[in-house]
Amino acid sequence: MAVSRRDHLVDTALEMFCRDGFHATGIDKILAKAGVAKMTLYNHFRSKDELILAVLRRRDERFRRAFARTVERRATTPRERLLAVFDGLGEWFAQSNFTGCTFINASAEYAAQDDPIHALSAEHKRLTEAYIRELAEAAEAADPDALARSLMLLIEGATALAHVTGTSDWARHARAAAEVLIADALD
Amino acid sequence: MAVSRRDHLVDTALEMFCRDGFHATGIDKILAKAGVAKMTLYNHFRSKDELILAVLRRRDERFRRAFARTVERRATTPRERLLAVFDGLGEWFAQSNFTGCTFINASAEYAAQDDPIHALSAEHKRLTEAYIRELAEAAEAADPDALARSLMLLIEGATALAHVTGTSDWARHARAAAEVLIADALD
DNA sequence: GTTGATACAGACAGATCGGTCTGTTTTACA
DNA sequence: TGTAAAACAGACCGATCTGTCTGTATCAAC
Repeated sequence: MAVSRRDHLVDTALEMFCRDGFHATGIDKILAKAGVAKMTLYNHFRSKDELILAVLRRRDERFRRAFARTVERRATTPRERLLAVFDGLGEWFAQSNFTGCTFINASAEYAAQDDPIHALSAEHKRLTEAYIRELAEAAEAADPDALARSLMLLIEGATALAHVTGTSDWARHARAAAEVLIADALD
Repeated sequence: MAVSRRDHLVDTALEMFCRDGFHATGIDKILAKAGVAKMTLYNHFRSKDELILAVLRRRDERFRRAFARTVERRATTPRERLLAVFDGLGEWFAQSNFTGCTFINASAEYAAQDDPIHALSAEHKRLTEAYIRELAEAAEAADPDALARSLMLLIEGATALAHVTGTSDWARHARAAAEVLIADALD
């Protein structure tokens, strides 16, 4: 068994939840696609919500790792890396299976702030912001917190607009705005 | 009858869809809350999706009208109006029933670009951007299209982050970034 | 007062939902 | 090779889903 049944289930669910949404994706469909028995799912997870949480945790780990890798491969100087963030976004948006930010989507379906799914989505944003802040600190911004917040606004705005309007151009627009904000914060 | 059954139905559905999401809100619950018979709904709308489209059209009209009113009441000079956008966002985010942008949420649940619900959401963003562009033109920006796109990124980013993270502070952060971008675009 | 449109209540259909349970087969390991 | 855990298939549960249909009540216009 190359990959455990649990991992296989999470991967299958991840793909389907991202493509079709959480409520619209039934347990039975996931099981059929994964080729897994129902009791196997409920042996590993107490409920559908627990499966969703496992999916989001995996998505968070993979996304942030891939994000950091892309940024660090594309550029070396701290300032270039802050801009490389937006080149990475452009590639992401252009992928045929791009369906926006999974965590923004999850918060849309689980709107209550105290819902564990919503709370996990908020945590993902905090961690993403923390990474941007590291880049801002490395670039020796006068106020790295403020710069990180500004860039987060551009990142999330570009992601939301790319999904809703269906064009990846928002990554370039965000990059242009980021240049102005970075220049203001560093010079 | 103060308000037509159809309007009453749309208003009730609007509230419930925004609070609980589209898939999670069943037809029967809407009917029970509105006190309307099932056949009355299906007399006015061919399907749930048609009701959702009617809800989104109403939301779009009301939102953009209220948005413009708020901006134009808060400030008079074109430049001040561009900034007043973010003060208006702050008030919106702080409302107890704030659940993010209904159109971003709708696109999350109806992810296919050619879905009429998704297409209507995209249209809402185009119309919002057009309004911001009018403000940018009035402020005599050198490139009003570019300024409008930059401010749209901040607006949508702030809205998404305010909903996911549950804090209205993002309106202030976006305003601060907007000041830099506006200064760069006008001076 | 009759007529026609509209809305009412609520049964009904067929599908699907999340979740439980049983009994069998496969798998991994000692 | 024997054993115990894990995964299998699939029936089953009650609830809910969207959408249809019937028959009655309300109401305004003529």
